[in-house]
Amino acid sequence: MAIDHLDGRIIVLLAREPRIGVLEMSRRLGVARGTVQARLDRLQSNGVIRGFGPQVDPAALGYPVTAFATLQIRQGQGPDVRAHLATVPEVLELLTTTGSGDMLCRLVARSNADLQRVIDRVVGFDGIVRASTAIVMENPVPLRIIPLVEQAAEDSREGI
Amino acid sequence: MAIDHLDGRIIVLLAREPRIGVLEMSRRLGVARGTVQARLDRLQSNGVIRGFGPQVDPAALGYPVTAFATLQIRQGQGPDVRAHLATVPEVLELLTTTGSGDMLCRLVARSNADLQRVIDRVVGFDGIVRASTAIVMENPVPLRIIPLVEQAAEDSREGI
DNA sequence: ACACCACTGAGCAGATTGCCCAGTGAACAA
DNA sequence: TTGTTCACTGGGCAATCTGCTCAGTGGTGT
Repeated sequence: MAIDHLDGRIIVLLAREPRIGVLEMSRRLGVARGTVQARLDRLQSNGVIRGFGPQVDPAALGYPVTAFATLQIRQGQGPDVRAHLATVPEVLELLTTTGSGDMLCRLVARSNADLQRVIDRVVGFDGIVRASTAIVMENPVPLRIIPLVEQAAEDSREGI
Repeated sequence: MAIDHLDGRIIVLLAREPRIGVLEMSRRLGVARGTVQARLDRLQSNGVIRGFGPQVDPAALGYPVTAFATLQIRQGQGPDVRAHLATVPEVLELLTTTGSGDMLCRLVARSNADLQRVIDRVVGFDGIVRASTAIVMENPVPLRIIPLVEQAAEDSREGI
């Protein structure tokens, strides 16, 4: 779906001040409350806004080490490996990518030493042929969405 | 910081039903409203809960293609490359990892063809020596935090 | 001309929030 | 033991917001 400029402003406003209410948003944006309500409902039912879950910082939880593991999977073992990895709490995300049956796995650990334990648990499964791990040092651009939202909002404006 | 079992239940409850209020939470958890308030304030000021921003789905915005680019950076060009990548809306995340001056870059694009444009823009910068890209096919475990929160909550219980 | 759609501005009852207070019980130090 | 600190409880209060409804307006497409 395409979002227009008002949708974009709603999302950006929401991202900057999550605790803001519908009423205050309508005041800031200069539109009626019902309009903001309707836009928000539409954005959510379209799946553009998935939800408003709390953004938890693993580091603050005691898991300051992040790493990415690239896994090579034995033919046909994909589903089993996924099920295995889903049971490991330290696996925050799992993606399958192009290439020779590869998976990319985002991990966290309590320390570099603890990372060894996590990796052992991750790769301690039959279907995994090989694993290579890269430890994250810095995070110059933390996961963000606002620039993309603004881009998408502008795109829908082009044909005006 | 360590979180206890009640903190864990608050976060999980919040993750499952983000629109829930403090009052309703206190009812579900069987504690006083003030307690939930205080816990939430503490979790936020400790940085465990960073915020409640909207979770936007790039695919629903018209960017269904996700890819990871591994970049090799020329010595000393790191800061410039970061600044460059920060200006590209399709760059959702940028991390520096162990290895030979490597960066890992999460990208989205409107299509596989559009991905070429994005990559060209990403690598069209002097400090980048080499780039290799992996396109994401599936996402068996979408970015999650609940299992880790439950783990952390249990860990704090061990010594009881 | 007509129907459709989104937006506006308003009103209403009900629920929630932020804030305050005093009392209780547990942990801890002197 | 006594005293202090701290977190939690349960209550109350005014102000605010929400979900809902309604009629009126303007633009678009048939």
